[in-house]
Amino acid sequence: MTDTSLRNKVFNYIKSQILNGQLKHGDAIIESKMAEELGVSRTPIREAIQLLEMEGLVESTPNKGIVILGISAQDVQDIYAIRCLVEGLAARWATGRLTSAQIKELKKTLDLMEFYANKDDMNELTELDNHFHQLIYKASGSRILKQTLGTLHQFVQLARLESLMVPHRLEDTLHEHRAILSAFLEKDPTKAEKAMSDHVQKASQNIIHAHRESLSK
Amino acid sequence: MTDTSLRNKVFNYIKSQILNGQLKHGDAIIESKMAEELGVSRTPIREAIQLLEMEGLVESTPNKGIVILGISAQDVQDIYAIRCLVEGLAARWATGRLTSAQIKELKKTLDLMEFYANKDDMNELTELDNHFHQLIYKASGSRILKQTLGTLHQFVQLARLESLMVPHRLEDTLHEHRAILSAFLEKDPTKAEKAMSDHVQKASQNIIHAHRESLSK
DNA sequence: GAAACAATATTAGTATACAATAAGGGGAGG
DNA sequence: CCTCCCCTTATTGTATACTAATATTGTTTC
Repeated sequence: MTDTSLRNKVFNYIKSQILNGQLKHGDAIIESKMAEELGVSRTPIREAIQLLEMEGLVESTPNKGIVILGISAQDVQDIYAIRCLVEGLAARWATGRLTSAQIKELKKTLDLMEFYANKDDMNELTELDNHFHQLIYKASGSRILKQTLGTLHQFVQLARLESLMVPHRLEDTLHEHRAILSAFLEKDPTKAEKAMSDHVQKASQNIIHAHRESLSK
Repeated sequence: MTDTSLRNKVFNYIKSQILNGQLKHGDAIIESKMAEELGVSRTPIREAIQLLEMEGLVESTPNKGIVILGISAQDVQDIYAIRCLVEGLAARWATGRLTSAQIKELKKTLDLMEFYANKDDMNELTELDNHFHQLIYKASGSRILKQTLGTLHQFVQLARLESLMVPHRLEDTLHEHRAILSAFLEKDPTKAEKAMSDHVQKASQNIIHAHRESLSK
């Protein structure tokens, strides 16, 4: 986990800047400038940017330059539509495979979320939400599923943060998470799939609402 | 399209070797060896390998080495399960957005597939099958969908090739493709979604069969 | 004054050299 | 004979130097 390579540090640094909105669509990146800025050579910068390009977060045109693409509002909606389907599948597959340790971990995560909900610590909450979903991806037993959903989930982290700030959405989220967990406990894959799918759909609708709100004011 | 950069050439070279089975799970890659082998420096090799790692096709442990992961039989099954859902969505979204030029292109692709079907040119056929699906991804109007499905579709290219060699599967495929196209022509998104989903599911079942066959002989 | 061409500067692509790290083998001590 | 430690080697990580391509700007000519 302590990925000490400069490449990965740079990668994570730029990625979080993009996903948190500090680097916006259209902003240019110049390898040499960024190298100087971060006090490293061009090599790790180059490598990190290539990885970002592979993820579709930046675009590089040969001998011209690198420009930020980021995640558009449309992308967010698309991601939720896909997650609605695929994350349901993940829940279904996870149902029969969850170990008791993993169940425990899920429970613990939910408890912590309730704790931080009272403190209104949004950053910690999105982190825990992340953890909750990642646990299920992993428990699905499919590395493809884990990879696919992992990427998509990361991409909407900013939208999720905004979403959680809508009144009552946090409580709803907690409630929906509990419903998913209880489906797991009952070992009912169909119920788990539906609970997860519903959860994602509601989150999606909430985000659309939140977006409309922010536009109208 | 003629991506002349060495990095991308190396990337495509190694990737096709993995996806076609010439490089198998567990095989080691050594940057310097491969650099010498291909007559280029380590830099483009390194960069290509990092991209492959991002796609999950190889695994690299810092200061130790790089090993091929590839696509397992389980991965193939998982990918088909996901595609069943998501590719249906792509067809649904594409229905209302397909331009007449794109429709024409789809028709042309199907005609060519029938042409090559008579010649039993499997390589050309998988290429055209690829094109058919990619067109729909693009027409969905969602870059996220295009990216997600594009990757998954590429990963199963070997399985698809094997699948098409099963007697009658080729004709079935053509028939299913026609059904998808006719749903597009009728501008019926629900029908298109179902046609696509059915197509992927049948392909999936066929692959499982083919795999069983090859194990039993 | 406008257009075209040439020179320059900016940028990415590639190669090479050097550093750091981890694994394995050999020698010394028990 | 076994074990532990150091040293060597193999491999990746990082920095830098060099090359090629492109865009821009300034100059010249019509």
